Amino acid sequence: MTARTQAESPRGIPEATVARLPLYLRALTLLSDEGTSTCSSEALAVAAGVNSAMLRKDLSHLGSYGTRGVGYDVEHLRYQIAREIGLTTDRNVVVVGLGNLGQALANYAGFRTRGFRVVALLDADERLHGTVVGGVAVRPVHDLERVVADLDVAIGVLALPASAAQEVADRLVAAGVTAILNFAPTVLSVPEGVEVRKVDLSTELQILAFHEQRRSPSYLADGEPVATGVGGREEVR
Amino acid sequence: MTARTQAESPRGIPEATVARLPLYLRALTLLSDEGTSTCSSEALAVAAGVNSAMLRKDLSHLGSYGTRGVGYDVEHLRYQIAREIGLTTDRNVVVVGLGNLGQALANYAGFRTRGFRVVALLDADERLHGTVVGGVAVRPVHDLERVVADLDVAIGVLALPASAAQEVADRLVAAGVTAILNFAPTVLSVPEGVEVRKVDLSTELQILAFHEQRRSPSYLADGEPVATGVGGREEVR
DNA sequence: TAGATTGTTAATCGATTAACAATC
DNA sequence: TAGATTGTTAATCGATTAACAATC
Repeated sequence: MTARTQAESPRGIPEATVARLPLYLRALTLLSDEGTSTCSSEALAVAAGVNSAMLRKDLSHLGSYGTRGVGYDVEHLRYQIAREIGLTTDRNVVVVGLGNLGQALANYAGFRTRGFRVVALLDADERLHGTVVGGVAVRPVHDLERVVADLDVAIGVLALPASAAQEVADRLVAAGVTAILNFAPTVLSVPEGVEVRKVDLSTELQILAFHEQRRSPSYLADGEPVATGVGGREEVR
Repeated sequence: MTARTQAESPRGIPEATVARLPLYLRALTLLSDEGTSTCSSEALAVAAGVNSAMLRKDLSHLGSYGTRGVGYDVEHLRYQIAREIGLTTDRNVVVVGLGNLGQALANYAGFRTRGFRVVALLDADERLHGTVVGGVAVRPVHDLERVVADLDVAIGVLALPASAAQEVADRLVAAGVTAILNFAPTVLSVPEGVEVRKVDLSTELQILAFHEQRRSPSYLADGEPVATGVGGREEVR
């Protein structure tokens, strides 16, 4: 019986490390494009915008892919990280909700080049049905279960009003999807084992507002200016 | 001389707490709309999707706004959090880059209802100049400095290709902007005192891919399927 | 007063960083 | 061999959680 302190399963990679692997991948791609074949942890750390000690620590969770005194082979490390993330196989994505944001996502070229295929678009508004966005026809949300099964969808992207998000998430989960990217400004509850990432645009602006406030001149001069309508309701559309 | 352990200035609120304040604000708005006038930390925590101990700890950084044995007054707490974040005053936002994502952001209703006014849109493509998106006319990026000064812009949103992001960020900073929301998939370097938040769509999908991979059947069966073109270059457009 | 719930303390946990022995 | 740089250990730091005294 070995005591295991960390939340590390056999293949346990800390969550914070996982979140940085894509940054390293991008930095390596950049270096590769520049024709760099070898790089030190220091150089890669700068390119990724992190501390080199952290980078080495992160990479140590994947294995020993560097050479002491030399550094890392750019192509090799890039492949190893891509494999670790699971990008050596393409993944199929369904986007639900084709308002402004959903359309932008459906058109986003960055997904394709990274191994994500938007294979289906769903929207509740029947006026959109049949229209083509980014080369894919919009279908009724009613088709969700069929689409997930037939097109082998691995990831669901929710770009719809907060009021509809939970129901669609439930259906995605029931259909077997275990990864959801949620742009709707609402808390989703999903069963254990389903991974949800949240992108919340107003939250980001609010965090910026907080910091911005702390350095504007008027902040020092106290003041609790009155205002209402703050924190209003919202949709992602 | 008092030793100060935490990275807490007089008004020091931990970064993790700041990032959750917008969630609490939203949850309170929801409760308020339902007609709830008082709530416990437990109820609010559930609505915000966090642990109630963490919620109370977070709120304790702002002050003592609850009543033991009773809970929190929804409206009062909502106001206090809004004030803390700095939402009692509207903030002006410029969006740079009006590709699909930029247009979606310019149209995003959630900003308005939260005290953010998109007052200017800039794009390098002159075919877009003069077109109106979300009620605001697109202007040349050349106007950046004038726009920031004349329209009192507090926050810059970058929705442009990675290759252009650093240059525009530099100009925003030089013009006095201290808060940037960056959708371009690149590391921005900015001087001390400037706050950058990053939203990276492919990174989010990659993190999901990692987790999704760990529970798909084929993962157990080893396998290092070969593939290339992974981690490619990208634009936000 | 008895029950409820906050605000805070202390314990735990995880993530970051510095430092350095291992080794190319 | 001397210089460079990794991978790892140990120290630090910050964030989360449990527990409970304070108090409505």
